Amino acid sequence: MLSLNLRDSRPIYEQVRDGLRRLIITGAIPPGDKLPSVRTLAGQLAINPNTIQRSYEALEREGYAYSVPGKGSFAALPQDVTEKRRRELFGQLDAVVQELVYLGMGRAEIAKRCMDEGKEETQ
Amino acid sequence: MLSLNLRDSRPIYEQVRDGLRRLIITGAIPPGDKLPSVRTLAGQLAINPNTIQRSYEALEREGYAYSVPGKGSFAALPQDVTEKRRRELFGQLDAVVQELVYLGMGRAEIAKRCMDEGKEETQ
DNA sequence: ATAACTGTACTAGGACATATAGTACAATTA
DNA sequence: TAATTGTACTATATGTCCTAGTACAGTTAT
Repeated sequence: MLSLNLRDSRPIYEQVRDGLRRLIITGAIPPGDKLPSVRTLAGQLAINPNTIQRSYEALEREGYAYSVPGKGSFAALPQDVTEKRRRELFGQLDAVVQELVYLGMGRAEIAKRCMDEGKEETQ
Repeated sequence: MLSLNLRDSRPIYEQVRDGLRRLIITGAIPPGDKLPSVRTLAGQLAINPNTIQRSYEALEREGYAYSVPGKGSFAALPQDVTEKRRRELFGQLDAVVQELVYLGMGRAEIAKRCMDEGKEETQ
């Protein structure tokens, strides 16, 4: 499921956060489902529980998860995702498109890729 | 031109790197033009020259700039940008689109935004 | 030729983020 | 009751980031 690169420059808690977010948006973890407990996931990844907790706090700030003391942490509904997160995504999209255009890719090609994504994974 | 947030969590050398890359892809710094010298830019931004050098090294690894000892650093041609950088952009594009779709945005809307970008900047 | 610039490469040190280890407590579940 | 859950601390080690200073070779301007 989750893969870690301990020699990667990115902090572990960010890798875990992004990995869990990806599991959610791909449907691997449906909304409402329980996420692994802090200690369980820490054991599986062989890292400290505090690091996992930090990842969960970050996911909660984005609106992708919510935690209940004594019960566990769960995947939230797409509607609960923060507006701040959406603005971040739009900003990232614009920046990436602008750079791809500078590199010579046509806007039509980029738009086509946005439509066809999921059909063909290659290239 | 370049703006820095010293209280931002992102390292200064990354902010400078991204800022210069943006100046290049927006055409503010045309290909072949000279970038500010390490010491000059460091003086303008009131930071250490070593930090600027680190930003230039990063830009050079991406293919956005090249440096000549004694002469200076210059903006490269779009053709010289690394294939690695292009793959990074495609990966970022796919991830952003996938997340936006999960949040309920239609692929057609996303594609339209890719096409119209630059016309309307608002929202 | 001299002086001033350029990129580049070091050393050293401080400040800060990251990750670990350990402990503890209240709420929930078996 | 016992085990699990999220959460909150303290303390420590490590690495990154940034600064400061110095130095050297190549280029440019005077």
